[in-house]
Amino acid sequence: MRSARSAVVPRQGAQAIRRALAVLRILAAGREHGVPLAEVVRATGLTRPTVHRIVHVLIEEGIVERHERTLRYAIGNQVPELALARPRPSRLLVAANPSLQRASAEIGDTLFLTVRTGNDTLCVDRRIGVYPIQVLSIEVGARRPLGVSSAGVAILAAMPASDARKIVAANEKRFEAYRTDVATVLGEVTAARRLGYGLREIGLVQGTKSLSTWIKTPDGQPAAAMTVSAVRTRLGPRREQEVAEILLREARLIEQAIGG
Amino acid sequence: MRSARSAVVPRQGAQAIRRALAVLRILAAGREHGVPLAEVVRATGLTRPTVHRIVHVLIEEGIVERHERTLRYAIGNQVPELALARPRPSRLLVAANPSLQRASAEIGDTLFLTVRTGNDTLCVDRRIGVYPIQVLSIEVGARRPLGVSSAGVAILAAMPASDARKIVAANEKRFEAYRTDVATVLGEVTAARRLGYGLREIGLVQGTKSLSTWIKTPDGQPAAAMTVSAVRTRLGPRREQEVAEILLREARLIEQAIGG
DNA sequence: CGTCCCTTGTCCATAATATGGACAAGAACG
DNA sequence: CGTTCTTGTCCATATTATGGACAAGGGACG
Repeated sequence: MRSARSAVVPRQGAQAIRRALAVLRILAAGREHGVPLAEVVRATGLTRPTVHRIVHVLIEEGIVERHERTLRYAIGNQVPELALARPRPSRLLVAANPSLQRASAEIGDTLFLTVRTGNDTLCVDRRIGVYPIQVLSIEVGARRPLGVSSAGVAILAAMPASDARKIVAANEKRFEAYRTDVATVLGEVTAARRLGYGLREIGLVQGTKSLSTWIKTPDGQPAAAMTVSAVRTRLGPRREQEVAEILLREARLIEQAIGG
Repeated sequence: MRSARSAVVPRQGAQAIRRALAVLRILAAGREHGVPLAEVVRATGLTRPTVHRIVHVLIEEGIVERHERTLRYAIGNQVPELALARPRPSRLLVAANPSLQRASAEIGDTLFLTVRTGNDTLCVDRRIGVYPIQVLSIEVGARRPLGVSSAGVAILAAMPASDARKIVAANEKRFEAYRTDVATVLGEVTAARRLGYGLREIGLVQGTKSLSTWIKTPDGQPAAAMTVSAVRTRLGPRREQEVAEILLREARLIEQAIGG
């Protein structure tokens, strides 16, 4: 056996597989409604014949579905079937459950648990609060490029600046669909690093404001974020401070639950 | 645009992707514990360097995980993350729920809902009955080659004989791990076709007996099966008849719920 | 109803990619 | 210390995936 290399060299000989996965991740961001071919081409940077070929092979294999009406492509039902091979719910969900419960009761606004997956954020849990106006636009399964939500900003802020810059650069093509750009995102990340938590004064939904704390695994990498979303008027400076303290406290508890 | 072909020609230009998916399906059958490399090689018929390369690229991409201790490969946590793009629970699960409820209450033994996925059966729901001895060995997520369980036999019996033969032949390499073979399976399928339901006198677990009815989609293809498993002594000829009648009745109701 | 501009789908020569035979090396066993 | 498992790697080669170029459908508009 050869000696191990110190630098991690990506394995050769599987370009097609990597490309197929890149396509799948873009399709996943489209949820049930799916994504038109041209959008997949834009987001992945691949050529259209290549994306077309990949997508249609994945349809034959049942990994991708196509909506008859819209011609959009979406994740197929073999994906959840493969997912059944893993134990559910995940360790993180179990570890975070008590914290979400507590924070939701204390804060009263909508709470999200979001994980990092590659260059995306993915909402994996949501708790509705008791306050009568709730921000419900983000659902479990929502997937967005790292950087466009406060959770993404928080996660980027918690990793080495060079890593964050690489991810933001890789997501550049996808930012325009969310009306943002590399410079804006990097500015928000810097601000979050200073504050200790991620913030979006103007949420993805008009008139909302979001606040996120990062959650790190024992190896120091941010793996998730806990977010509060509320109508802007409910998150003035004083309450922002209170909410941040609760989220920070619970984030540390979740980190301990994962680590122990 | 060219005219559509009458015969469905599998798309060219994606051998690697198809192979990667074949590997993933074998890994899925290994659930949490995973599968050793040599077993993947056997089951897929690919060469070892090829499987090794595919599996390690999938690890880099987060689609596959490796257990440190055993060196076995298993489905990684990005798969459920991709699966979140789809609405849960599935339409079938919703449609079958009342039937499972009713049948479970009437019969009292363990009930399974199993779907066909490619050349496999996959358990997607399980209901524990009230009788004090329950067969619990098959869990949600359990995946086996079509033909080795009574559910698989039922599904094969409900499709055209030529299709069934093709699938059984394709699974040949995987049968020996379940101590069966092509001839035995084809015999059971023929018997099931005559009976109207699938039967295994000797279940995968010693001393158990299973009985399955198929469920067809509106296009006439069997997509799932409903199964009762019990200790053998509880399923004598008279009770077998009773249980079969209940399962057949509920299977037809599920078919209507899907079709309407 | 012709033109523009969007989309998706297909062909095929060619370059690049994935392939697998052969070899290396550890581990368990007697 | 050979035997027989397993996993991991190299690299010349031929098979495979690639993408430029073209085809074709459909909607908006004057």
